[in-house]
Amino acid sequence: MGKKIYVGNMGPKADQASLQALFSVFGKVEKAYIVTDRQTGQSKGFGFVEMSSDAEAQAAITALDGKNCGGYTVKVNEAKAKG
DNA sequence: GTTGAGCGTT
Repeated sequence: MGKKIYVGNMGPKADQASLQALFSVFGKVEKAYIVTDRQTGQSKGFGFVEMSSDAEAQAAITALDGKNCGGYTVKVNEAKAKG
């Protein structure tokens, strides 16, 4: 089963496709979701990714957490909510 | 804006 990942500080440039592309390097991305303000539609700069396996997810977390991506130091961690 | 959203509920 997949594992969910929190991805923060991505900046306004990030979208669902780029998020998925980024994590696809480490495995199959089941879902990628950018959180936006529901009322304004503006990106909150963070989102979630679900990998098809926990091993892939963990590899992605380890590789990407704290990494400068597109000018932003992204924060990547296992998601805690909405499991 | 370090954790999504539905639905208005346990």
